[in-house]
Amino acid sequence: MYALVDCNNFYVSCERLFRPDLKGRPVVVLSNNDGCAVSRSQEAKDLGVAMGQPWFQLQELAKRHGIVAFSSNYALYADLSERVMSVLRDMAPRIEVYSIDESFLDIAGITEREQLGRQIRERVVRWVGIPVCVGIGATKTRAKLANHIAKKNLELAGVFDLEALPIEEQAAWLGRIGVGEVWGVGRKISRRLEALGVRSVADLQATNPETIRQQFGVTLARTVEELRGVACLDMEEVSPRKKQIMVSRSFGQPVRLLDELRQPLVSYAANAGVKLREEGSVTHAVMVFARTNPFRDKYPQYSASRLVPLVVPTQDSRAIIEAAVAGLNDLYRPGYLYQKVGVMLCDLSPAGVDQTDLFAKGDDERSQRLMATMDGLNRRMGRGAVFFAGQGIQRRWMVRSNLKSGAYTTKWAQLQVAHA
DNA sequence: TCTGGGGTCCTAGGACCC
DNA sequence: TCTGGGGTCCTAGGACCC
Repeated sequence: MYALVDCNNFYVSCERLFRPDLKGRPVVVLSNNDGCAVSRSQEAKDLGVAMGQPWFQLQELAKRHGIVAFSSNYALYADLSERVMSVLRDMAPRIEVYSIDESFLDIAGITEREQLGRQIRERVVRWVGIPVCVGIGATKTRAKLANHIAKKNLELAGVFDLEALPIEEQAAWLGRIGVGEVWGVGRKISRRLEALGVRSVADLQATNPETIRQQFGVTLARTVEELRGVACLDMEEVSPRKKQIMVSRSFGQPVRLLDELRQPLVSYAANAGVKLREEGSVTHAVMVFARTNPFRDKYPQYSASRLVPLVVPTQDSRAIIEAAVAGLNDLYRPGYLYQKVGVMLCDLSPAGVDQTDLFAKGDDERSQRLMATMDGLNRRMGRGAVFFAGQGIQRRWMVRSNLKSGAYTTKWAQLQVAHA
């Protein structure tokens, strides 16, 4: 038996925690570059603000209704997420942190399930200040659905146990929910299903998994099994080792010259190195890509990538930067307005157990000490305390982030002040 | 003017081998 | 007219998730 605990409008809830005056008002949090709305308060949803809608399209609506927008403040959200999860950790024997704002709890053997759900809600809102909903089901997929129902039906007060109901009542709920709400059914698949007359969750549950497997593949067949109460997905308490690491950003303004592309690329490559060392992995290959803005289709378009294999697997940022720059030099073509570059570390393996070639040595001790020192300084003194010269000092390509709130919980200087 | 940034898994099809 | 068959490995691309 699983409980899925999901924070309500998580990023917006984080912002409101420090701006209680925004309660009851339409609020959105924007993606990088203040591009799209990625989190919306209920009031903003009610005004018709869609998930992922470009902010520039919302200007009019925002002015008319006084929508308040924030740039993303990931340091704040990550910190509050950690606090929510640590409360949850004390309330169930096993927990899988599934994303920044949701966790699965294994609640096998607990009889007072709904009561536990209510306790979770109360404790998280009291101790951290973030509202959550709890969905309970026999499988992860059913718990997800139960959570969806808890969110959409205010009379349930945020907790819904699908398994506590008799079959006919379950069927009534599932018959009213569109098939696209099922975890693992996206836009494309739901359109294909609807064309076959499978419209509601109940419809999908009633289909033969074998037929689904033939027409849609094993993934959706598993989803149907899960809907029927046959658990195919287990708890993953320890997150599996990453298979790839990507760092990329869109620019605040388009960039034309190779030199200007190189600076952000070096930054991303260095950040990828930090993530790689946090994972305790080494990389065998570096992929670089660059592209123009596909939305500006009146300008010439270009998109290219290069995979640069490394003779010696490494976790040294300098080697990653070198490979990335070599790839960029190779793929760069003049005459385009570039909007984005990125670095991907592919083909990762655990550090220290590598089969290297007889004559090639892995990172030597000096390299490891240098990287550890850099990471340590940046951890203690703040990101960017030390960096590579190639990252540049005047960063014209920096992303836009004009509406960002303070680092209320992670920087002494920006602590919230309470007035007596 | 202005359209996010990560990830995972699965499948199809080509290259290559015997 | 007729042009093997089966296996593996790799890559690209699609679909999904948050």
